[in-house]
Amino acid sequence: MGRAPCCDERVALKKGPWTPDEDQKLVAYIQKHGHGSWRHLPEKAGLARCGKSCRLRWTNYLRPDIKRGRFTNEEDQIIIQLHAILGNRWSAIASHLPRRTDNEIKNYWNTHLKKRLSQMGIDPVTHKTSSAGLALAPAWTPLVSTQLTHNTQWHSALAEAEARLSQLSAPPSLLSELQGSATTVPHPSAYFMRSWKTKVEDTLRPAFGTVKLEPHRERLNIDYSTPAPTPNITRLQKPLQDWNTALGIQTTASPFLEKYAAMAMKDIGFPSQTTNSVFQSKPDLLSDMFKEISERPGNHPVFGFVTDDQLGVGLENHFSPTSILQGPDSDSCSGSGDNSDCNFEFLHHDAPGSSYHSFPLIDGEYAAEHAQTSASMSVDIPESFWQAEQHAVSLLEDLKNMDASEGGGLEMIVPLSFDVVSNGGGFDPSQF
DNA sequence: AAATAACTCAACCGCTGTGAA
DNA sequence: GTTCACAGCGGTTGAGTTATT
Repeated sequence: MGRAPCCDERVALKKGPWTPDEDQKLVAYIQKHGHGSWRHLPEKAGLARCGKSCRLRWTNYLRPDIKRGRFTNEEDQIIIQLHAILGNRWSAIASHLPRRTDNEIKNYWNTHLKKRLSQMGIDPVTHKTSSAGLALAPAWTPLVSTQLTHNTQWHSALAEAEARLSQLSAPPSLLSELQGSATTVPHPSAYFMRSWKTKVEDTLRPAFGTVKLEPHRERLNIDYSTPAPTPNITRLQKPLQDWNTALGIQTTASPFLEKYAAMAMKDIGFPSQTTNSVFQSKPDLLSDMFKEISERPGNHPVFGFVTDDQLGVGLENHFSPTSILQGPDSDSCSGSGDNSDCNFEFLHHDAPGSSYHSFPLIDGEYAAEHAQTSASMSVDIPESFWQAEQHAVSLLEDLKNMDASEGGGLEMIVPLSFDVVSNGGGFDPSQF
């Protein structure tokens, strides 16, 4: 039995782009009568269109609850992760992105995300980093790699179940479900967090008051309206497109990440946090500025996060084992939609008592612009701070050693992108 | 300024699943 | 059990737009 044509081919029906008048007719009819039978709708609505065409126009474009416009970082992440789990099941993916249509997501994937992954050396089908890839390894890559592929069916079932639930009400996050499903996997990030809570917080408390690590996503909601005492915070700006070349970004291939990323992600509140890539800078390509940082005692390479909707061009919140104690009010380039205003801060760690710097960036024009102000924005950091920081470093060393047998390395701390937030919303060196 | 290439995304095509008759 | 209409889905197209030469 052949399939019957969806529309009567004897009648000349219009195809192609819809006119405003047609849109108006369709909207008016549906608002008044509902769509009912799509097959019969065109005639009733006075449209020389196939019912199927009307349905598509309505569901993909005219429906009042459709969100249009640029996809957010968070949406990007969700799409990529769900695609890794669900494949090209666009409607299932769309069910987790409120007000986005499957068609829009499909288009966005095909025109943006797929390309972006390829450019980063990641197979957009398998979501695995290709052997030749020397580009950024996104933080969402691990989530979809080894651990998840072992549980694909389970995850897929979860996703489907939740997709169904989402038809009825606002669902809990699929990803939180996924993460929850992996709780049997032990992971060093938990160890780190425990260590932080029991040791580092106490150490810092006398100097900072209550100091806690904030998941990255929460920082976005932190109220910085209380101005921090000046001149302790330096906010520098950088044309972000220079960062990749300046830093010589290289892939961080980490067995640890492969194994534990999903759990680590849970710690930082994934998927709401916007950090989505991690890299390890290649020391011999670093600028002098970053060499200084990476060659400091402990010899820790510089780690950082890349974020934003133009993956790979934004740099956010560098951190290394010693820079995790970055002062509060460190800035973010996420959420603004304008990456050109990404700010950047770093703790300098040459010696106890040294200064808190925001480093001028590599761009010559920029450096010149800020050469005068940067000198005046240093503040003295007392010994106690560096002691606390050293304490944190030692904990991280423990962490590193603990996982050496599992093929891990210092990369393991990568998902732990936290900020130190002290009471009052400001980093006040006078409190020392 | 013009030609061309690249990109975007609305719309279409054809298939599958579902449920009613 | 079969037929059929219909909704929904994913793949693909191509007109329009934007970027590049």
